[in-house]
Amino acid sequence: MPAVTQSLPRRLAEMPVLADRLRRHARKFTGARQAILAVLRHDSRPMSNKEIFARLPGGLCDLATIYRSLHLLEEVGMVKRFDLGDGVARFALLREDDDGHRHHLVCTRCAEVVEIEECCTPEVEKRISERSGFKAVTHRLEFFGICPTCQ
Amino acid sequence: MPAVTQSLPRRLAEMPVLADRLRRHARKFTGARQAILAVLRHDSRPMSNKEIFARLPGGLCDLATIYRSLHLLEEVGMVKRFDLGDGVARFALLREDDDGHRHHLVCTRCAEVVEIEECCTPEVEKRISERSGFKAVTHRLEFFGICPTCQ
DNA sequence: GGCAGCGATGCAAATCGTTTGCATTTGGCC
DNA sequence: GGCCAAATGCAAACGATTTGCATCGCTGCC
Repeated sequence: MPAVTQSLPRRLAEMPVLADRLRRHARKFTGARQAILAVLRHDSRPMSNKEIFARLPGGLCDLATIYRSLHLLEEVGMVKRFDLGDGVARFALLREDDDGHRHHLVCTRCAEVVEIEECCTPEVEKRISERSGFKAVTHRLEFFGICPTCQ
Repeated sequence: MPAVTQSLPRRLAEMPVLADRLRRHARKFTGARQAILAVLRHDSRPMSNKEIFARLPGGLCDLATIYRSLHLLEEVGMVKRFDLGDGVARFALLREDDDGHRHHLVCTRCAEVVEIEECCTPEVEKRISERSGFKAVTHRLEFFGICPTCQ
């Protein structure tokens, strides 16, 4: 792995931390994964495999590698998968202490994604669990609407 | 259209109503659609195209026809599409006065689906709309867990 | 009741996101 | 420096869904 020098932009400064998180799981910090993680930390908006692929320096790696890497990163808890209802998986970087539970507001015209701070359902989960007998109840909640630009 | 006789099971008695709803939209009440609607009214659990196909009397119609029919039925508001997060669309019949807004509890092991009566978000939608500037805000909320049988 | 016309259907091929088999390369550790 | 599991590229496979096209069958109309 190339040493991360002082001269790199600040946003790359945390790369060694990410490398460690990978190595802790006996996984390699390869060029492809470096690049993918760099793209993901560039902005926190959930991104699809193709979007990530498109932002990678030309042909740095195969699309299949991105799919495989994101699976792995999801497994070790470094990214979270979001399903915004259009049949495409999206991923966002997860801080180490982050359970990734959050919701989004998606524009049904332009697909802009805004993160929402509210989550009204923790106690509802408990009630549902009690009434239904289901265990380990979680939920997925996403909002849809038309953003100011598209109105 | 073959006349619906008295001797048919009670659950078919409403078929003429469904036929009317279709015709009101200048759509035909074909054999395939009759069969699909019959399957859907048999139980209210959201069903995938393939599940519906499998329940149809052998080879009554093509799978493509089911896809096309469900699109149509969705358009005219006779069925509602559900996305339970496994990449397969499911559909359930909608009563005429029903906006179809409901949520489900899905077993992540066996895919059993239970309908949930709660919806905690109407006022949250309003708040989100006000803060974000988005219009026509709706939401999708599904719960996941492990059902008693699978535990 | 019969007919024209548009909507519906069957079939096969195309699409799209995603996964996988396999041969080859490479990062990490001694 | 060298080993070995892990990672990658490439192409083919996959599953859900869609579509082009020729044919068929409801429906409204006479």
